[in-house]
Amino acid sequence: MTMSRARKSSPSGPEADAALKTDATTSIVGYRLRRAQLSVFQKFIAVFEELKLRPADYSVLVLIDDNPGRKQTEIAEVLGIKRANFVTLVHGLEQRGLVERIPSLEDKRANALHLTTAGQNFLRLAKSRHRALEDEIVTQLGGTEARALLLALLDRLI
Amino acid sequence: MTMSRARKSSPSGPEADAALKTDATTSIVGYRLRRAQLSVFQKFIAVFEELKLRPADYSVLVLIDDNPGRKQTEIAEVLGIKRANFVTLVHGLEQRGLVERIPSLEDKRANALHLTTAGQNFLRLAKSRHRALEDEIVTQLGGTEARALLLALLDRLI
DNA sequence: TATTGTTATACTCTATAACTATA
DNA sequence: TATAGTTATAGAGTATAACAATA
Repeated sequence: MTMSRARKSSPSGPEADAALKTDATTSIVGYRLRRAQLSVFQKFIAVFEELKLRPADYSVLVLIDDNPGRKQTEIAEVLGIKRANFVTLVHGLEQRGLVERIPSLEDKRANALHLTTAGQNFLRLAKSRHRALEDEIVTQLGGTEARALLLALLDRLI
Repeated sequence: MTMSRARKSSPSGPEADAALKTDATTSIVGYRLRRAQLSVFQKFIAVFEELKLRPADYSVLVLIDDNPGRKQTEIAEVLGIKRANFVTLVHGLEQRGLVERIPSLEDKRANALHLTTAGQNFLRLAKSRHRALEDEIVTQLGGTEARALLLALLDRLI
């Protein structure tokens, strides 16, 4: 099953080196998942770079919009972000005028997160870009059924 | 479509806070891919931690075993690893006695990569662990057809 | 005593530039 | 001039510990 142990360049001329055997590597589910995820993230980053929105920023804005008034800890935990790292992230969004940190009335330790009006408008724009991107992905996958199938399969891995 | 803007803790007692709306977030293909990939990688890391093998280490060993004598640059490129970062990785594997860097006879700049006998034995063990892990994943997914389907769908995203 | 937000810090992964020795 | 390996370095992303204010 192994290839010949020694390998010298072919004497038949300066042709390109033969392709590597990658069968075993590419059969690894985790490896293929990572490659696909990186590919999709790269597209996301390319589409969103003029908005200066990284994937994590976008998911935070979406989540705050759907759940206004929640604490930093709550939003961070749902997204799997450590609260210590979430501080910098939400601070950036606040400095851009997209998010407000309003001291909670019920718990003086906590900040209630809200989108500003500018943040809501910005999110509307970002969502339209995202819709277009998802449409591209659906086309790549071969239709909405394929997308639903993929999401269902991914769900089983979590 | 938005929830009520203001949010105060319910006056009906100290019950747990309501769950967050996560529909929009979880419908993002990239986000779901990332979550699934992280989940699979965490399992991989847990299974392989006693072997002190990270995912990248394992894929490098597999690739060298299938393509003995190749240059560092070739192995690194196939795996999407920068050659500068590959130096540290392969150095670690060499120090553990799993990989040999043999100066190429045809090109004095290059190192031909080979597994040592110890490396081959170690890889055999790692592969058996990996097979067991993949079997778990297949079970999670619901069968080999589901796995093939997932890999086919992931392929379309690259 | 526990939790919220915060700072500081460290570790991994990844990316680029520049060097050397060869080609 | 280009390439292979290397070093140094910088930037993300992520992880933990510890602190002040509050619960």
